[in-house]
Amino acid sequence: MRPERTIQDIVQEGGKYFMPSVSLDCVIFGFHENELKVLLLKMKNMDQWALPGGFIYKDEDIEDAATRVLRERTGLHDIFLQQFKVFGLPNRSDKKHHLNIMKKDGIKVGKDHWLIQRFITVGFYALVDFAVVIPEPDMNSVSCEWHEIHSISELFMDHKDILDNALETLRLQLNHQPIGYNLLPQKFTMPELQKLYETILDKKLDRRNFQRRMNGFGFVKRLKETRKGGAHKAPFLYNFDLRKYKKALQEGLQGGW
Amino acid sequence: MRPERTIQDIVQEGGKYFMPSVSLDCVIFGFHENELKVLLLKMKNMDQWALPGGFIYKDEDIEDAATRVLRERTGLHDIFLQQFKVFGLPNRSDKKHHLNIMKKDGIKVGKDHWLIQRFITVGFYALVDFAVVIPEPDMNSVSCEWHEIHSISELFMDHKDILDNALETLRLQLNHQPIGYNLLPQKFTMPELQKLYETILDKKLDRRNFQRRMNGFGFVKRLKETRKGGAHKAPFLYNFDLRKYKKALQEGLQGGW
DNA sequence: ACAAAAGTGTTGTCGATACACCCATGG
DNA sequence: CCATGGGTGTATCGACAACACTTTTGT
Repeated sequence: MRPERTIQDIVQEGGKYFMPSVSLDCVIFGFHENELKVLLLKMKNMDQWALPGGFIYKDEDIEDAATRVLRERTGLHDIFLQQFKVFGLPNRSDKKHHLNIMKKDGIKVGKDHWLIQRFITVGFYALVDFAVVIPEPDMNSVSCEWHEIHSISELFMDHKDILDNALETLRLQLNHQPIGYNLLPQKFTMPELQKLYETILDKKLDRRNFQRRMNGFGFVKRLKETRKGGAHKAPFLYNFDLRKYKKALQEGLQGGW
Repeated sequence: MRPERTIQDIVQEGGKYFMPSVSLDCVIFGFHENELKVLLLKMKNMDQWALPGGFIYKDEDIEDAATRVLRERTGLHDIFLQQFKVFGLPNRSDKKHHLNIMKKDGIKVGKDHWLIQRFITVGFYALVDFAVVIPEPDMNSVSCEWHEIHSISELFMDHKDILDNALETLRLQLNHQPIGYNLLPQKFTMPELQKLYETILDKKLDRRNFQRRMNGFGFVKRLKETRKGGAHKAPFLYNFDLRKYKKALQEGLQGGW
């Protein structure tokens, strides 16, 4: 375990234990009420939202650092995450802005301070079960909330660009990564799975053909229970046969959508 | 243009103008005599081969830095390149080894020297037309040569891992990136294109079905010339209709292989 | 003339699409 | 009881795999 740090400690001493010039940002996807959502932080003293992110300890693997950030924001330990791109434009960070934040927090820093150097950031996307996440803001933010993916228009720095890239990656990897498994609860209904696919692909699919195809793959198992409570006919619940699912993904699910 | 540097200047002064802790490495693919090849550097004072790589100037975009490295090793200006992964294990660089190299070159450095800090590296892959490349070693190497992809067993540091990842990425992106266009000369034959696909996918394809499918896509155009010189029947030459090719790739070429 | 490589054609099968119909449930 | 959503069945079409045959060229 890494020690808890205060914001003052990080600003003043972070240069000693964090890697210089490298950060990471996480696009955390969740699925709830038939909508794809992303976990965002409302920043202190600002009217902007940002992706959860962090720095990397000098002796820490980058993936471990991402896992740590994920754990801190969601409370979850075992999370599916995947690095997808480095964002490294020289002017991507707004140095004036950083200085302002620190001023407001009453922290004075020199021009060669580690936090106002150029930073590149490694983008990760993570897939979580919405229901079990307990969102927790970090030191720089006042709240941590889910946002519907299509209602996000502007974010801190280049974070909107990072988000768009994550979504695009998700789309491309839909046939190669266990996306359904990680975004849905253990038990789910066919219409839910379909909605997930439709949201990610941003297109409508035929209900019956979708079901036939999914069943044809052989990695979903229908249970004897149904999802009660909703109006209309109660749909059956399914779960994934993880063995078969992963095996099928290795080859990539055949055919387009 | 960036200035030419001596190795001494880089070792002693590099910390001033390069980003700390971040490097890049390029997997440069070429296709020749029906074989997929990679451009490697034979390192000075060592029995190992390495991927071409470099550092990033403090005010330089990472993609530009990669382009610069590519230009220096191949002589080419317009190169297709794509970032594919960050390699960031804490122990990936061998500090002792770096110290040794510098010693052999008669350079003394302290323990806090910028070159023996932990480095993460951004992996790029590049696709070039084999015929027009003029391989050029860098300051740390004695030669720069093409190596057949399957005959490479061990490389410097984690470069073999980087190479394997690049190849895997190439495979996954075969239906989404203009891989044929960039690896083949302007004019090429169907059997050549097929061999390229077979090499990347590592499986045999049916000659006739391959041709029908390629023609069906509509982005290859058969010319009236044939490839003379070889034995047996002369195959027709083709070229890409870049407009249609890119359009088709946007959707992704349908169907698996 | 023969071997080897390239061009062209045909057929069967399987999977995706586009439908229509039946069942269950809440208002 | 009816609107709505969910489950199941079927016909059609197209794409791909598997195959055979013809054409060209060098030796």
